[in-house]
Amino acid sequence: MAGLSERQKLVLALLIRDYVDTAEPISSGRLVTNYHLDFSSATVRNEMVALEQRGFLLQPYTSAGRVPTKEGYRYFVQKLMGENELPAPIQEMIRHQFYQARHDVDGWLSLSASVLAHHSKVASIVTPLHTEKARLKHIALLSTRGHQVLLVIILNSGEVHQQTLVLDELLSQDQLNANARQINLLASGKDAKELEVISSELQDTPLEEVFAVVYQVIKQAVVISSGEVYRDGLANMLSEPEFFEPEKAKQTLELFEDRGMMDDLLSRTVFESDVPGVHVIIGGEDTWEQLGDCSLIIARYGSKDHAMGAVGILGPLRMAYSRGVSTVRFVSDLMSELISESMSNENPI
Amino acid sequence: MAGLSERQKLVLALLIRDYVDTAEPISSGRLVTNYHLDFSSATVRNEMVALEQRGFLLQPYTSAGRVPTKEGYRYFVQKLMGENELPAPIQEMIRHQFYQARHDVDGWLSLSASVLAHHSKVASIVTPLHTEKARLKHIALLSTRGHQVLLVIILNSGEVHQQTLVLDELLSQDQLNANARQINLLASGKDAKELEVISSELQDTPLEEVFAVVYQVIKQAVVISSGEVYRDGLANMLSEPEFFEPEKAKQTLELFEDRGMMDDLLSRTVFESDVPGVHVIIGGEDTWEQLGDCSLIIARYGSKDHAMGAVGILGPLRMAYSRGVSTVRFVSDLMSELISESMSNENPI
DNA sequence: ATTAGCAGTCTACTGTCGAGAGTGCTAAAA
DNA sequence: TTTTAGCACTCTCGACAGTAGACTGCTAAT
Repeated sequence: MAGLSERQKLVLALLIRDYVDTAEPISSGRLVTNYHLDFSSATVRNEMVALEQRGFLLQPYTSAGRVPTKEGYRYFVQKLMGENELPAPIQEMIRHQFYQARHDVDGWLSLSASVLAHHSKVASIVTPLHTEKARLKHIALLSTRGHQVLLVIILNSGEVHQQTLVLDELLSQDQLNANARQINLLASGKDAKELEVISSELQDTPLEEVFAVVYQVIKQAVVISSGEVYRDGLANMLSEPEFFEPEKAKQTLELFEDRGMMDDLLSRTVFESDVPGVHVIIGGEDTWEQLGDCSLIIARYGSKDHAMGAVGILGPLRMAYSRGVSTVRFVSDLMSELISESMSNENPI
Repeated sequence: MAGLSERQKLVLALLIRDYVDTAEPISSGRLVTNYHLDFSSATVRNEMVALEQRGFLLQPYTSAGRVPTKEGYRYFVQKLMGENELPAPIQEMIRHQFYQARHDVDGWLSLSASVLAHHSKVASIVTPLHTEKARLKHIALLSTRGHQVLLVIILNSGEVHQQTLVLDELLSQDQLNANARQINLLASGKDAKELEVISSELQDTPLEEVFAVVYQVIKQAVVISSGEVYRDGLANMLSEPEFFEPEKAKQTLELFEDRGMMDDLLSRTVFESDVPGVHVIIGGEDTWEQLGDCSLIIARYGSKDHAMGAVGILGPLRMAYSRGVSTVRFVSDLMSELISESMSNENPI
């Protein structure tokens, strides 16, 4: 099957552009007048028929305007959509917000979610950093209350995990410090496999209980589902006409609330793929059917050597893809930049 | 104005009960047949007129059935609604879930949100513990990466705060330990006011930077908005017919997403009030107008002496109040119980 | 290859009508 | 005085029909 003619591409691109704005089927005449095309509506109609046969357009009913299909959007995103950057003033604005924000990763994450939601007018999702090959940097044991002890685990990547333990024995903070020191001596710099060995060696010693948890957390750190996922802009979605049917709205919200699904989606694209750029997933067919009639634009941030996370937006099929992609790209790049900056001076210890 | 007659109360209660189920205006005849009343529909109509004059009912239009007003719901909740406990098997089920869950406060919080959402079929919200008179227990400084240092602050209540600092100087973990020890010696057991004094005494010493942050966090710990709020069950809401109009749905979602608003609502009821029980806020009038056409059922958990938080559910006016109240009460009591249990053995240090 | 013109098709809107549900009122019954 | 049966009245809702308008698809002319 031959490629599209230039004019067909033009018609498709303009139609999508118009449809994204209006959410209404686009007629041939409308395109001609709106964009001052130098060919007639009849010609546009002919091209539309061709595009319809290729599966890029469809008519809601005979003699209505046309609407893009998922395939149509996919072609548009892959071949037609320009790669314009986010306008400079907006870039500046966002940068400014980031420099004003709290200067740590969690602060940036939540800000990313809010920035993405605000600039793309759809829902956003941001996962925390996670490392593939986690090594223990060190741990701390902090007495909180009674038998409760807070275990803080710091990984080589700078990632922090914490968990409350309830110990059988009542230990003072000094005793805890001593324990922590011992564990650090044994386990600092080790990865999951090495820790497993140590863990088995510690059987039946007083350190066993604490150590088992350290070991669990390191193991879990490989899975993405550690740490809190940030979301924002849910309310934006409900303004879109596609979610006026409560059925659809509910489905989408469930998708968005369900951590497992999102984790799956994200890890299957961003982390398993070797392509570092922005990924656009348009609607669910066989592979992504959970997505239904939603599109996802995601990119990872951080670096493959250290730790990575994902930022993205989730919206209806009828989404401003170009703008979405530039926004996601900009935010993910900015995050990467900030993180690598904050890690640039290595700590000697 | 005299109180309602017994029969009027009965009519109101039955009408609300029926309306909560069906979401449709309730007619006089319907009540008589459904509940086998031993008086006629004409009598019910007469009582309805009286209830309408009291502002407890209204007709969507002439000659339609009646619907409860906000006032009607309020009267129902205050005077009519029985205080039945959650059924024992369900109590057991929930208890079981809690004992299986992760044995720390954060785990319980997120489980509470999910349990509330599931059993009430509306949206739930759970705020973390926070203390009114926070005292510093101790701090720890943990080197994470480069100039980044994780400051962990533990309050007397067992509450944990953490924040990443970027220090000017590059300090080893041993140096950090030394610093932390110094600060602990100075500041352990002190409250916000006392810390302020210490803070000013430390001007121009190397500890100043770290100490300033410790001081800030303690100050913030008084405000509820520290820590992550857990939510769940948003999707439940969209199944309710009142949210089929996208306008309403959007408003409600915005309310739910907006932390500030929720914080305000919660602190103004649960924390400022001396009544420890469950609070039911039905719709927004002057005082709570942000709530609009939603109702909120909340209770605090924890204890006034140590630390408190709030659990609650947010749903449409047409809500199963009795069930909602018992669920919220049970969950908040359970949380209090679990927390006090986990604190019962005081730590000597 | 393009386009003007036109017939044909489909939706969306409007108005009308009747059925049905439920009320309010009145007058009789308890 | 309270309750109730009976009835007229009101209002919604769904069905139906008719119309206007928006687009298309086709055909024949350019």
